[in-house]
Amino acid sequence: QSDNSVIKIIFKDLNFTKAEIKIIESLFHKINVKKGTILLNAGDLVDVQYYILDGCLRTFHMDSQGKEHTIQFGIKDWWISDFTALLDSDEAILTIEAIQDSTLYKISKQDMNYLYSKMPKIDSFFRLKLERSFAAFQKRILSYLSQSAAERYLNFIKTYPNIEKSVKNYHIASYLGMTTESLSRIRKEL
Amino acid sequence: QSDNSVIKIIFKDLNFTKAEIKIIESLFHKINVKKGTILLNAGDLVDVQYYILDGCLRTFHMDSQGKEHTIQFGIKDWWISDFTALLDSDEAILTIEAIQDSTLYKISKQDMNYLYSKMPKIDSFFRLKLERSFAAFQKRILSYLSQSAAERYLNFIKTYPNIEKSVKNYHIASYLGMTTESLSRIRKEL
DNA sequence: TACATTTATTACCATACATCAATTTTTTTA
DNA sequence: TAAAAAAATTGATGTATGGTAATAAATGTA
Repeated sequence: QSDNSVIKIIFKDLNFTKAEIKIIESLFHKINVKKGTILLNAGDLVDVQYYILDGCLRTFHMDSQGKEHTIQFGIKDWWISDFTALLDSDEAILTIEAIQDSTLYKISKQDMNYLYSKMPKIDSFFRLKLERSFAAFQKRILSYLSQSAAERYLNFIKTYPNIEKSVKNYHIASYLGMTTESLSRIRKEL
Repeated sequence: QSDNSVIKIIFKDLNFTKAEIKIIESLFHKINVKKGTILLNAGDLVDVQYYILDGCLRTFHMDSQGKEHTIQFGIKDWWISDFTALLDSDEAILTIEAIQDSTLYKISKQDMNYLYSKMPKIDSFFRLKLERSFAAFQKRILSYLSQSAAERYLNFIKTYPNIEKSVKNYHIASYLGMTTESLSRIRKEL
């Protein structure tokens, strides 16, 4: 009914006291964004991260030649930000773009740190999430090191069937490290 | 004097009670390994992680064509394991190899979980470490997506000058996703 | 629905890097 | 220190994927 339920979605499997729920509720802010919205521009200072309640977003880096490289997609139940810049309270090198209408919960770094300090179970919750990310990153790196463009694509659609449906082919190509033309040729073969 | 000092090295900036130190000491086991030692073979069940007190190691994956892909190097003050397999208590797909004589502290997954449950500050400590890993992985992925082989090499020797000194060129090549011949040609140009 | 814009496809040619094979250099070991 | 083994280099050639440009298809919008 209230945002109470949202907290149970975000922090699945954690149990909070009523007082804790009240604190958490006060620190997360719900926002709706339209497809195409840029939530963060490269060069901006990064102070927040987003929990994705629904929708689809991506982060990408634009290199010196103007080419976009998709670093991360985010769908329901994922978190998104320029985490590297956030960690160092630095300027973003990534752009965050909504590629579908999305509903997000936003929390500032400062508020997040407050939660960590008050509720060790949240610390533990994110440690586990980060361990999963670590594993996913490692698999992705191995994919770049050992697979052909076609193999990477097949691996992607197998691993992230839900993402494939929501994003453009050129987003996928820029995530997999190939041109949109190459991806098109690969798809033709299948 | 005692291992007490080692715990202060491993968990820098954390303060422990005497009782806590005693517990931690009892769960970490010091081992010395010679250059060339394989600490873990692909296919083995993974149950431990290692803190590197001194030396140099790497993890690599051997693909179906027999090619090695270096996933991680580890030097002083890093942790090493097949973390993906460790997380899922699964068979390793990585091999851990000492590329220099090394001194390690070994801890089992079970004991690590015990520490997490008893000492939330250790949870927090690893969350922060994982956040750093997250940032490093992201940079590495961006490097594969946007840089040429020569750029990746220059970036590597700038970022990890200490590692470059301890490892073979073909280790670096397999980390950067190029052949040892290509790396040799790149080095010739400089 | 029709028009405009964005996205995807296709063909042709270019290139960065891989592969193969021989040789040299460095490191290890007896 | 000499022999053996491992690692690095070099040259010739191959190939997967990139770049360019034109067209087609899909999507958004008036």
